Amino acid sequence: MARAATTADAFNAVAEPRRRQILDVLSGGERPVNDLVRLVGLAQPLVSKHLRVLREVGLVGVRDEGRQRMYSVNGQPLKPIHDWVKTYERSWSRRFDRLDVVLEELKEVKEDDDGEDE
Amino acid sequence: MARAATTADAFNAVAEPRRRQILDVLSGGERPVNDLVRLVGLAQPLVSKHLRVLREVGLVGVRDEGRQRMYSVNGQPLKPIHDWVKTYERSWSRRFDRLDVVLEELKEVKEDDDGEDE
DNA sequence: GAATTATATACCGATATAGGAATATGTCAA
DNA sequence: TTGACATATTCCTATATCGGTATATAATTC
Repeated sequence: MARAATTADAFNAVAEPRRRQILDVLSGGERPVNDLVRLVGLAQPLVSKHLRVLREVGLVGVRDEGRQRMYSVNGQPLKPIHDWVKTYERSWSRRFDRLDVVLEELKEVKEDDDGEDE
Repeated sequence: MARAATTADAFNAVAEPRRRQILDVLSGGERPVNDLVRLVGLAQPLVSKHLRVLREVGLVGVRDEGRQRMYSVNGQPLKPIHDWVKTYERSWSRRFDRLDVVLEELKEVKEDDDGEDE
């Protein structure tokens, strides 16, 4: 065995800076590939390949529009990352200094997020 | 050029499942290497190598204690990941359905996190 | 000092990339 | 149909791993 496949999950897909850059551009709205090529400053085949990886983990969607393919973001697969990282928030956030605030947050999360998804 | 170096940043360091596992164990408190070997079920040299990567991005710290080396977690380098992922929270959180809640959150963040770090 | 324990490093093999160049596929227009 | 444009795929090379085995370093005990 060797290195784990990058296309395996969102963690790996997003570890590549160019792919984060692509997502950042797309977060401003749907874009055809050529826009990304121009905005990210990467060769067209490379952009297509990165988009393939992002598609495979569900981070982007495509829609055919004439001879263009419109790509859009879907952040849902990022939720596991968010959830995992959040458990370490204590390490950097001053918010966790006071217990009462922590409890306040927990209550709030329960109210707003209950039955969120999955 | 080939694949980006894993040791480059927290994004890559954390893309490896075994390393997340190690961090998760350490989040329960300081541990010597052998504990990790046992708990993660990985060969000792592999654990040491993963720890090296984690050390290089600042995600763990070490403390010498006799002939053991006590490792501990430092989540600070995860903050950039948290911040980046958070901008996509809209995609999965029902919390963003109502504008008033969004504004409430923004206000709250400003109060609690102001002048956090860096 | 020798044996033991704890950890780190070096070397190896297999593999999965990232980027580049060339080419294939697909759509529209004249 | 031919040509132009948009995008995807294939083939290639270099490299950075991950896991494994063997070994080196370091501290403790006898």
